[in-house]
Amino acid sequence: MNIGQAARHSGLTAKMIRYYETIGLLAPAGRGANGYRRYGDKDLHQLAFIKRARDMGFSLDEVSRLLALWQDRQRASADVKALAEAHIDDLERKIAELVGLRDTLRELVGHCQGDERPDCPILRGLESGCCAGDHGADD
Amino acid sequence: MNIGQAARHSGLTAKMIRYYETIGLLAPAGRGANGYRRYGDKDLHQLAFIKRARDMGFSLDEVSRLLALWQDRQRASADVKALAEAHIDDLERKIAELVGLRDTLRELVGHCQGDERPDCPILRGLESGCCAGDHGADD
DNA sequence: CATTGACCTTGCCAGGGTGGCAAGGTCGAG
DNA sequence: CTCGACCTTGCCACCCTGGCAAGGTCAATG
Repeated sequence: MNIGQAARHSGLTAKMIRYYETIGLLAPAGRGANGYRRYGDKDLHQLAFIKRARDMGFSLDEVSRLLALWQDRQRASADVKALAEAHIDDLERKIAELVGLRDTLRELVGHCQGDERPDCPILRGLESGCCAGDHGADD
Repeated sequence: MNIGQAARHSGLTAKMIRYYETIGLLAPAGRGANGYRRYGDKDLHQLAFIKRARDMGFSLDEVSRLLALWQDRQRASADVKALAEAHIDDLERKIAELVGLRDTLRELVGHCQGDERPDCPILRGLESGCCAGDHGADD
């Protein structure tokens, strides 16, 4: 199976697969006589794993560690759990940050008439920082 | 006032200010006889505006439009409001996506013993996609 | 057999937004 | 004069993906 088929089966793109290979996330694929990369069932399985891990929001670095654990038959599930929990914490932080931003912005928007006149509390808020208090949203 | 002072006053870095100038977000600053950029009160005001808009999560492109509206005395507040509301929608989408990821992950983590044994529902979930259903979290 | 079109290969450039580092000019104080 | 702090420009890095180019390969047509 060539890279195009592997891509369609896994949901990744050929570009991503090649990239993952160059950065060492994937072991170099076997090559046919023509130089094309060849993928077998085991490879497809791994690509699908990566795709799902990416869809769950894990960074490539985290995916790399997940892959290592996945392939380690001696792994402790606690290690996987720790990785996942750390990621959940990341997500929580980001969510809290975005919610803070949204609420601040909603507050400003709620005070704005939204008509054809130039007066606008949103701009005033950005100007003076009066309404946009500290919600710790400094990335 | 040189760029360093302007940076400290606005909360931006000198690097950012120069970058904003190169991409046209800021008009080229005036220069002293030595070639150093010079910033006045009006410039500081603008830099602070940008800083706050960035802190609110607006992209540089959105900041650019906000700046234009800010400086347009004929603006309609409706335009500002529309921009802000679009940004709120963006935030809502991102929040929903992250919450979906978090919940899926929490579900998996909740089933994982987290001990020294290798058996791990998290990895099984990533392997087969059994627990990570469609929560529309495909960016 | 020749051509076509789909596929593969590698490599480079782009983005957004910031940090880092280099090599040089300039200022003010010791 | 010298030293350190500051300024200047320019390039490279990150993360991850897309796009485009120039070329090789394959299978199926005419």
